[in-house]
Amino acid sequence: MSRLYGIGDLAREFAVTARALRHYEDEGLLTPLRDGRKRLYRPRDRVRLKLILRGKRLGFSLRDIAEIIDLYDAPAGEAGQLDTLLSRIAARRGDLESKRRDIEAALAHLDGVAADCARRLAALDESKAGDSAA
Amino acid sequence: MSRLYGIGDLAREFAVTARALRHYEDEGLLTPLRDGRKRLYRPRDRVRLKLILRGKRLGFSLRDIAEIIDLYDAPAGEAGQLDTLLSRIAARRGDLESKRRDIEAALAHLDGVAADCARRLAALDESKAGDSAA
DNA sequence: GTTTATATTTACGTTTACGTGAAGGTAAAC
DNA sequence: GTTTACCTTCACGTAAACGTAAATATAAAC
Repeated sequence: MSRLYGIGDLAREFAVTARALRHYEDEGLLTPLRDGRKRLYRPRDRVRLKLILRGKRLGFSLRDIAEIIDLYDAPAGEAGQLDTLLSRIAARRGDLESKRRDIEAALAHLDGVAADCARRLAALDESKAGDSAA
Repeated sequence: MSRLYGIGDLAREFAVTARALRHYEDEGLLTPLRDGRKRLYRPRDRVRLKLILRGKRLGFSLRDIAEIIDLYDAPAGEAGQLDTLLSRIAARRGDLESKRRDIEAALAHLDGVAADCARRLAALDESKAGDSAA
C-alpha cells in the first residue's frame, strides 16, 4: 500500500511544478528516496508537501515552514529535549493564533462592509419601489 | 482631532521603514496628502496601512491587498455596482475562510503533536518516579 | 531503432517587496 | 550660520521562491 510517487505524480496532484519540488528539496524540506538519479517520493514526503503548501498559503517562508514541519518528526528524545520541543511548539502555536486573530478581524471587517453594502442596496430598492408606487 | 502624520511617525508606530511606505504609495496602496513634497498621512491612510500590514501577515501580495482594501472605500454607486461589489466581497471572504480552515488544521495538527509530546514526557516522569520508588 | 514521455543537472532569468546609498532640500536649535 | 533631524527623489542592489531554457539520460511504445 505504501506506494512511491514520481516527481510528476506529485506535481500533478498538487498543481506545482517539478522545479518547485526540487527547490523544496534544495532547501531541505523534502528528502525523497532515489532510484539512481530519479526521485521517489514516499507517503511521508507527500504529507510533508501538503504541509509545505499549507504553510505557503498562510504566508510562511520556506525557512519557517521547515521549522514547523520538523516539529512533526520529533526526535523521540529524552525529557530535556521534549521540554524544548514543547516550548518550540508553543511558540509556533502563538504565531498561528496571531494569524488566526488577523483573519477573524479581516473577516469581521469584510462582513461589516458587506452589510453596509447590502443596506445601501436595500435602500435603493426601497426608493425604486416608492417611485413606482408614487 | 483629525491629525496628520509625517512619514517617520507612521514608520515608527508600525515598525516599518519610510521606504516601505513610499513603496506602498508607488503601488497605489496609499495616497497621502502633500505639503510641498512632504507626505502627510491622514487617519484614513493610517487605517489603510494597518490593513496593508495585516494583509501581509496573512501572506497576501500587495496587489491582492490593494483589491481587498479598495473594497472598503466603496464607490457609493448604484445598484449594479453594489451587486458586483457584493460578489467581489464574497470572493474575498472565500479566500479568507479558506485561509482560516488552513489555520485551524495547522493548529489542530500542532496540538496533536504537543499532546503526544506531553504524553511521552509524562511517561518518562512515570518511569523516573518508579525508579526512585524501587 | 526511433519517437514519446519523463526524468536529470546546471545555470541564468524573473517577480515581489522592499534595502541601501547618493545627493540634495527645509526647518528648527544652538 | 551651521549642526541636527527629517524629509525628498532617483537609482541600483538584494533575498526569496521559483521560472525557464539547455543539454542529457532512461525507458516504454511502436
